[in-house]
Amino acid sequence: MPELPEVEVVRRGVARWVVGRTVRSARFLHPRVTRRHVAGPQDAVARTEGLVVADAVRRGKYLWLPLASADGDAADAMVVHLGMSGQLLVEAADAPPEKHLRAVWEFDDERDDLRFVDQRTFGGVAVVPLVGVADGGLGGLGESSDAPWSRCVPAPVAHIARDPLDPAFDDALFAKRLRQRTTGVKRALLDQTLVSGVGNIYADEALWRARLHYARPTRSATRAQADALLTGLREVMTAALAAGGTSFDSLYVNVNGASGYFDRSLAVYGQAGRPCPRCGSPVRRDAFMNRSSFSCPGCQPVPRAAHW
DNA sequence: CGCATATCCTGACCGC
DNA sequence: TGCGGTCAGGATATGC
Repeated sequence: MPELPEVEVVRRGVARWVVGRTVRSARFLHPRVTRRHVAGPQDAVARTEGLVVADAVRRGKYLWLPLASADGDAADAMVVHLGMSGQLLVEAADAPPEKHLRAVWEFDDERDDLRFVDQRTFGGVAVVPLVGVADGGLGGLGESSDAPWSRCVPAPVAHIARDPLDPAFDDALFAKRLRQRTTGVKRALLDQTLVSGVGNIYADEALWRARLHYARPTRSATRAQADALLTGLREVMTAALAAGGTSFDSLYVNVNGASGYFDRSLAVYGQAGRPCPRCGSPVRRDAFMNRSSFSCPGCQPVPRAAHW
């Protein structure tokens, strides 16, 4: 499941293999890929072909490629969300099509194509204008901080908060907004308008590191607990990024680049019944938000207000 | 408005 | 061998 570190691995691969190239053709092979592009797939194609991929930028789980004319004039951005199962691959045009191949981009230089493969079709592509936002734009990591698009984000990303690895992330503002909510801390971590890039896996791992139960009320969270959550997120995401970043140095950009990390280093996620690495208590699994929440009963006791 | 839940989708897996 | 049920979950539409 691509969360922030996996998307960042993909971004780096796109920056390495795609940025600077001119799109010769774009093809969409499944209607769901462009469902967020309201004007339809033909319009998305028309807004892409003939333009140069100027950069690869990420905020949270969103990745976008600012496009520009051959003269360098900024145009729209091609936004990609990997959803649950999306992959971007850089492959030779004659490589056999993947079973769930959804989109293909060819380039003027006639080198390898870019492909979007997505089994569960939760992912998608839209070609949309860049807009100014109150937080100054350009979240996360991009290659060019002084480019004309660097103070903007694509319109569908305007409501997405900065992510914990963004140098401009405001820890104090996060703590303030967290405490203004009336919900549990895990729900808050998964809300991309409060902090972005966090999915079920890294939420559980950060809560374990911060020794907080997922249902701890946000209203009573302390500044220190908010900081501990951010520290936990940054530690586990940085570790995942380091692990995933080692395996993509090939002609190939794969969302599964970080998968090796999962087997070795997850303390609680997917570890039901196995001993907590810190205290040895068997990890528990609870139903939560129509999915699972993994935690340590010893390190993350159920908060009094949330006893049931 | 804030918060919670239903929904989209496909393939792996399990018990029978 | 297959069949039905369950699970995985990001973002958004809808409901309260």
